[in-house]
This record gives sequence, structure tokens and C-alpha cells, in this order.
Amino acid sequence: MTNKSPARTPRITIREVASDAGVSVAAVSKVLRDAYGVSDALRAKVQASMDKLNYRPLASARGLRGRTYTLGLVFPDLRNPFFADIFAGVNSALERTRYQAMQGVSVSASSLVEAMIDRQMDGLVLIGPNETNERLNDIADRVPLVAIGHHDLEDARFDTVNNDDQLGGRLAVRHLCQNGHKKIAMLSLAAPVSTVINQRELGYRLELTEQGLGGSINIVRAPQVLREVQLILRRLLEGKDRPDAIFCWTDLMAFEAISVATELGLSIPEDIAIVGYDNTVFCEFSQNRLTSIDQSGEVLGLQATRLLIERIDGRSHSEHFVVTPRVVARASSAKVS
Amino acid sequence: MTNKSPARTPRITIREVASDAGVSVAAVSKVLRDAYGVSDALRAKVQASMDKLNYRPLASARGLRGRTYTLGLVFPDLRNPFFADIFAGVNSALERTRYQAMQGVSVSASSLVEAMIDRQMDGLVLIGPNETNERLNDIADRVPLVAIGHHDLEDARFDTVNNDDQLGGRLAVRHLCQNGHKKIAMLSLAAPVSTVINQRELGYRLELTEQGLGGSINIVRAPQVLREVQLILRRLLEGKDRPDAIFCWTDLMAFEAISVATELGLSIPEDIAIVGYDNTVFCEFSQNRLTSIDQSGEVLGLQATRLLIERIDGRSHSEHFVVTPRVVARASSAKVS
DNA sequence: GCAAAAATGTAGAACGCTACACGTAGAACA
DNA sequence: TGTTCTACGTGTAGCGTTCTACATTTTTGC
Repeated sequence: MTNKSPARTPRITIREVASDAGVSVAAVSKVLRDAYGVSDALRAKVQASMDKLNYRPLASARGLRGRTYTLGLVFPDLRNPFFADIFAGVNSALERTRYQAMQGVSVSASSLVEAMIDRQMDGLVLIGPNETNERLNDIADRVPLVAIGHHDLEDARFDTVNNDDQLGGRLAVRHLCQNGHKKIAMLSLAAPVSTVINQRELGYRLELTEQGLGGSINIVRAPQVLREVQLILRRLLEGKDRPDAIFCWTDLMAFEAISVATELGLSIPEDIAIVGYDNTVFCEFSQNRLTSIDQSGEVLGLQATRLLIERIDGRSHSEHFVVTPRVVARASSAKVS
Repeated sequence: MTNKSPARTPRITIREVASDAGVSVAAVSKVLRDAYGVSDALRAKVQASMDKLNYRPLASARGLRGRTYTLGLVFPDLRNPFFADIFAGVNSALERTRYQAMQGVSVSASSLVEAMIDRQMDGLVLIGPNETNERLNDIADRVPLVAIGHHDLEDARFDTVNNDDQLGGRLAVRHLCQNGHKKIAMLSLAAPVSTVINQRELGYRLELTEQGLGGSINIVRAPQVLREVQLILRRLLEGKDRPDAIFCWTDLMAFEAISVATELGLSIPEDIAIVGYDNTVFCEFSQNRLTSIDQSGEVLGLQATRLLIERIDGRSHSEHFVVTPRVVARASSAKVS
């Protein structure tokens, strides 16, 4: 059946390079890996042949013995532009290395992670993983691992890179309080309990309490589904005890909040102030003007990659990097007199 | 140096499965590939051992002889939520297959494509590639290839999946005309000339001419950079000969247009109507209410994947799939009396 | 000028699979 | 009964690298 497709141009192999350069295969391999014991003369000769023949080592073959020089990134979804920031950071960290990043997308990292391990990724970066430490440790036992957005550090055999989500929650609330808001609700995530969300909720709670507004704590949770979020927001905004501000766990939700509020004829920030999280590019648009907590996705991506490569290179103790979030104030939460 | 990280749990190999099941390695391999010549009894025995040992074939090793069951997707960027739709289509096509998709992101596909070929992807889907047919054919000679968003079919040795971008451009203009707009500008892409953009521009031109408005053809081109787009939009909207509608080559640009127009105190659609392309989720939000041309990203992704797998399975003639776009009308281009 | 050490290069055995080439046994056919 | 098929298993040679030994040459130290 499935006859091999027509005459694919065959690849140049290390053997051909070796023979062209008049050296052994081992020598070429050494040059490739800049291993010890190569004279400048030999290196030059081999380089010349590689360039001439346009040789590229085959990752599968390398993987069978050593590294594939491939890192796997696991994103929970592709719709949130925040992940583009993280990705930019990863790329800039990879710039002068021989590593390449390959992405996968999956809400439940599980099967994708296995697929990546099957494909000999040298290391994995999991972004916002909904996994227990036990499960993550299990993965970390098989491949170098860094998690971005995971706050349970107990007994972690992997690295983490986080922004201080609790502080982020606090900052959002503090900012809203400073601008005169008293009834601050939080729109949080329902379905998969994540340590990130927990921390943001905790920050929200603590700050509200410290501001003497502990009585008005009001967390509503919605799944990621557009329709559901709309419904819940509508209920929140139409209820008789309407809040005067909403802190949304991500910009995407905040945009939805703006949408629903606008639709209900409420004006922002006079009737309802809104604060998001991530400070994505869309916040800047005049139709949104969304105040947001910036967690420097680019830094997160960069640091995660740095840590991962360190791990691949042999570090065995865990490191945990934390970024301090900051408020980027825009009209959606401006002071109302 | 770089001592191998601490005691990674070693992988189960085909040999161990074979010995556990009491059969030859070749037999296990046959089961794995459901090759010809396996009795039900043997298959069952092997399956049992594989399950028991939790065996997973190593893609690198497979790749050295046969397939890796990995498809590579190349996205031009990650910020545009439209690509999430395409991805959803790819995933649904992959559902009941043994293939896995890995994504990469790169404006100039070139080096990423090489990296993917190095990594033995069984086939590639290039989304909105900025490459000549010559270059694409060169790739296609080395790996099964499908391009999404590429209109030059001449002598193409790869498959393509497109929406009819020329019709899309026509539809946008026709819709605006029907709603009473006369001076319709088009915001197009500057830097990388792409066949997609060309077609949309052509559709814009042709339709405008047919509507008897050929004299008002006005195409302004901006690069993908946010700042530049703003500048150019501002110039367009502040000029003395302001258009009464803008057709933007992608929703993202349209959102920017909404932003700039709003900032300038113009109201939409009264002062300026706006139409986008892609019909991304954000169009629906009340702060945007953006009329957009829907090109069914999900269908594009699904068909591309289907074609790619056919190619991998041996088809050697090219196929070209076309989706018909449609207008999704919203407030941003409503009729003004 | 000589031994020891350092530098440079090579052979060749893996790595975990696939797939070709066979071997064997029972069924079908004449 | 002998011959030819067909179905089912197995042995094993690679695939393109890496990397450990080891051999050879050059440099260093005195």
C-alpha cells in the first residue's frame, strides 16, 4: 500500500561530510558538539565541508545517543495573547544557543507531555500546568522540567518561574481602593483549581480585609467557556447588589466584562471599574483602556528557558524564580469623584 | 562537564516488551505498526505486555527507519487568535489518528522549517508562508507539505488550503457599499508581500470598480508593528479626505483602527465604518462589534491536516482546497441613514 | 635529550526501532 | 501424494548519530 512518496532528495549524512573532509566520522561529531580534542585546522576543514555540503545533523539520530537540542513548550491554550509574550521571552533566551523550541497546546498537559517525552525533548516548560506536584515530579524524574505559573514548591524536583500572584491580587485591590472603590468583586476561574488562581484569590482576600473591606469579599467563578462567563457576569452586574469594581483573573475575562457591562448600558469606570491581569497588548486599545497587572511574560519565558538549560546541563537542585508584578493603570479603573 | 542529570528512570524498550511477551522484537514491531502477518493471539499477548509495562515507542528511533508520527505546524505569529481556530481544526482531524502536532512560530518560515525537517516531522503545514513557490517546492521535495494561505498554484508540488481571499475582499467592499459607504479605503500589509494580501487587494479593487467607485481606490499599507499601524491610521483618519469606511486585512488591524478612530473622537460606524477579516472571537465583544469576513479557520486546519496525511500516505499529485468566505455583519459597519 | 603529560585523531559499539529476507507449518489444490 | 499457497513468526542489518577506548603525535618540564 502506502508506497513511499516520490523520490525525496536524500539527506547528507555525517559520513559524507567526513569523507569529503578526509577525516573520521568521530572527528566530525566532535566538531559538531564542540567536544574536546579538535585542532583549529581540523575544525576548519570540517566546517568547510559542512558548509559546502549544507549538512545538518539529524535530530532523531542524535537523540538516540545524546541530545536532540529541542525544548518542548506546553501551552494551555492559544487564544490568550499573553502566551505570545512568554514565547517571545523563550525565543530571546534561545537566540544564541543551538536549541529549538517546539510548542504543543493542551489543557490537560498529560498526554502531550508524554508525546513530547517520546519525541526526545531535552527539556520541558509547562505553562500554567494543572497538575499535582506528584505528577510533576513524576515527569521531572524523566525529563528536565520547568513550570511557569505553579506555586506549590513543596518537595518540587523541578524549577518554577512565577510572578507573585498573591501580590498581584493585592495590588489590584489596593489600586481599586485607592481610586475610591468599595465593593470589589473578583471574577475567578471555576473548573481546574490552580495554584495561580488560589494565590490571586488569596491576595484579593487579604488585601480587602486589610483595607477594612473584608465584609464585601465576593468571588464569582466561571469556567473558561465564553457563554458561561457572559451569563455569570450578567447575573453579577444585574443583581441588586452590584459591585462597583471587578478584578478579573485574566485580561481575556476582563474584556468580556467590559463587553457585558457595555451591553448593559453601564459605563466604565463610573458605574463599574475593571482590572485585568497580564497586561496584554489589547489593554492599550481605546475601546478597552484596561487597567491590568503586568507580570512580564517575556521575563517569565526568558527565565524559564535559562533555568531549563541549566537543568539540562546537569543542575539537580531546584530553583524558583519570582517576578514582581506591577499595576498598569488605565481608564477602566480611573478615579471617579 | 555537564554530568548527566541524576538517575533518570530508564525507558521500557521494545526488547523488554518482546521478552515479557515471549515473542521476537520483530513481532512486537509488527503489532506496533499493525503490519501484515500477526495472529490475534500474538497481538493480544503483545498488547498485554505493552500495557503492563506501560511501553511507549521512542519517536527518534522510529524516525531513523520510518515515521515519527509527528506533524509540524508553522505559525507566522502567536498574537492573532485566528490561528487558534486553525489549530482547533488540526486537532480535531488528528483525533483518531496516531499523529501528534508540534507547533513552531516564525515570521520567516525558513530556519524553522529546516529545524522541523531535522526533527523528522512526517509532514509540515505552513500557515501564511511568505515564501516563493520555488522555495516551497524545494521544501516539498524533502517532506510532505501543505500550505494554508498561499495562492500561487502554478507548478506547485505541494497542497494548498485557502479561503477565496479575492472573494473575501469583494464581499467586504460589497457589504460596505450596500450599507451606503462610498469612500472605502483598505488597510493592507506592507512588508512581506503575500499572495493572500494580493488577492484581498485585488478583490477590493475589482469590486470597487464594478460598483462604479473605481476612482476612490485607496490602499494604505502598514507593517505588522503596532506603532506604525497607529501612525498610518491616524494620518488616514486625520487627512482632509477622510474615507467613510476602512476594510482591514485582519481583525487585529481592525481593532487598532477602532482604537485610533475612537481616540480621535470619531464614532463607528457613523463617521467611519470598519470591516475586518477572520471573524475572531473578539469581534463579538460589545466594545468592538466588528463586522468581519469569516474564513472558517477550523475548516482550513482540518482540511490541511487531512490532505497532509494523505500525502504522507503516498499521494503525489497536488490538491487544492478552497473555502468560501462569508460576511458576518455587526455594528461596526451598520447602515447609516 | 628523554620521560611524562597533553593534545589530537580514529575505530567501532551502541541507541531503539523498522523492514527486508527467510523459515516453517498447515491448508488447498490437482 | 506431492506441490503450491498463504499465514504467521523470527533474525538481523541497518538508520545517523554519540562517545568510550585507544593509538599516535606533539608539547612540556627538567
